[in-house]
Amino acid sequence: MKYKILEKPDSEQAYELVHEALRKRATIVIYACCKVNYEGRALSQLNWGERIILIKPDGAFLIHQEKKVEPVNWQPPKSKTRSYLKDDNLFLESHRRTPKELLTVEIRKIHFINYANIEDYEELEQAGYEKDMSDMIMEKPHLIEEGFVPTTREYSVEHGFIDILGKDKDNNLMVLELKARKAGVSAVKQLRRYLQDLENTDNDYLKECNAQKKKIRGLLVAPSIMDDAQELIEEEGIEFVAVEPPRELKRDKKTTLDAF
Amino acid sequence: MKYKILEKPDSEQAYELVHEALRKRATIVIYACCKVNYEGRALSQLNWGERIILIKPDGAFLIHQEKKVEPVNWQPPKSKTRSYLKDDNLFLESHRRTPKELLTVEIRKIHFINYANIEDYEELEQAGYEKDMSDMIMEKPHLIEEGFVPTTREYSVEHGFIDILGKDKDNNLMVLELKARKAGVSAVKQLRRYLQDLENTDNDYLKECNAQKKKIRGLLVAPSIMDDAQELIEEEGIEFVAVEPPRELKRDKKTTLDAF
DNA sequence: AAGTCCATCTCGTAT
DNA sequence: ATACGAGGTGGACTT
Repeated sequence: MKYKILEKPDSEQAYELVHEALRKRATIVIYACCKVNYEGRALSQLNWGERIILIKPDGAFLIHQEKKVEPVNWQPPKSKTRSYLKDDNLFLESHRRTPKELLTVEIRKIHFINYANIEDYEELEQAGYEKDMSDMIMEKPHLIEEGFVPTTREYSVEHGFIDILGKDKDNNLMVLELKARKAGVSAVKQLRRYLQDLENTDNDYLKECNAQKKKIRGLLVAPSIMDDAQELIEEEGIEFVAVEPPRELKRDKKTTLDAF
Repeated sequence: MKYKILEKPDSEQAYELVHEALRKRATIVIYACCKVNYEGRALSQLNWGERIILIKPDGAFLIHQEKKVEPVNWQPPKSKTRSYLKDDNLFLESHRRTPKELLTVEIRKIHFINYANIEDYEELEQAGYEKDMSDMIMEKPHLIEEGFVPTTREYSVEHGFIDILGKDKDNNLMVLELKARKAGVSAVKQLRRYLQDLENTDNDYLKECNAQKKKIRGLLVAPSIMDDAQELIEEEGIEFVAVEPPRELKRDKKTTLDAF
């Protein structure tokens, strides 16, 4: 594993190290006083101050101030980094083609530069999202109600996609809008638009409903609902079904399954 | 300026340094092999691997893998960080109250730990956003067309806010939807909803239009428009006006003004 | 504290 | 390459 760190290097030493690191596709950490210019989708400049610079082997380039989660300036993965010396200062440039974006960092006083070929072969395992909810409901439709049979996922309508379409035990059409977190008014409006879309557009579901004189039921499925959204669904004749998103990590699930 | 760096410390040395850094409200950078658990709005776990950990004095806590702009795990500003030793490993915990979220990092092999009181008194100066466009149009309404008079900004309707309301030279009502980047179908749909909202709701603008037999004109204002959005606009009788977002930094603007 | 909307959103995914 | 939607969106602002 290649790993180097330099404290208080001069510009030339720093340049050499950065050059070496970029060639080796290493991850670079720099703590230094710098000045930043960005031009691309927007335009920005940041005057002299100390920041932490992170350059990743995938081309991602981050500049962090001592506040906030978000970097003050950045470039996305696949950007090309180059370094050069000018006026005895180290410059770093990160360039992106489409859209055309250029980040330029002038570096004055360097506290340290580190580079390393990071060894990390793990990916984040996560749960608790809308997709997990959707998977769970497709697997266990009785969570919605007895007799519910889901038929279609991501059904395209004018204003978006209906998360799950299905039928109840009486063959009424059910339109499910899923939210992994507390549902607000916007979720109800979204569902209402989808219902309008279904009713206003020519489609097989609508034809079948009309032919069989069945209803179209709108269901908002979420762990909980805000008060104003609750009021709105009552006005709109939409139903609310409380369902918690699954909080089971894939790894745990696999272990559970392996147990059988 | 306080600044310390330790290479390959053992767990106890690392614990001491982190403790000191947290007490001094310093910014901490750690490059180490770690394992991460998160529970809160969602749930995640990340197995052993090398990462870069950043802890900021405002409480922000970031864990970066060697890919992507976004941290693999994080906590927002105002989170509380604490550290402890267990089974001869260093643990870092970052805790948030509302919503309740806990990030736990177990650290095994540390390549280096650095802390420093970062000196940075500059804020990012930027331009090229929707708000800048809005400001510019309020100042120079002729950019939209001769005789345009803007009256209201951020006018609230059912599905959101109309960016700018105004009148043309013939006293027709104008509804402007601004986009700082290339406008897509979603922008047209948004504007269409706002127009419907205006027409379906009881409001003074509508009354005046009806009384004076004036039209309501919908205008999408953006630097450019996508092909499918252009088609939709023509169907809907909405107009498109090409306006570039201003690309002038406040600092530059001041200088320009000072020149007079 | 909670809601709303913009963002150099980023990131995945389907087209 | 482009389009579209989700996100532990973050962050600024309003209520």
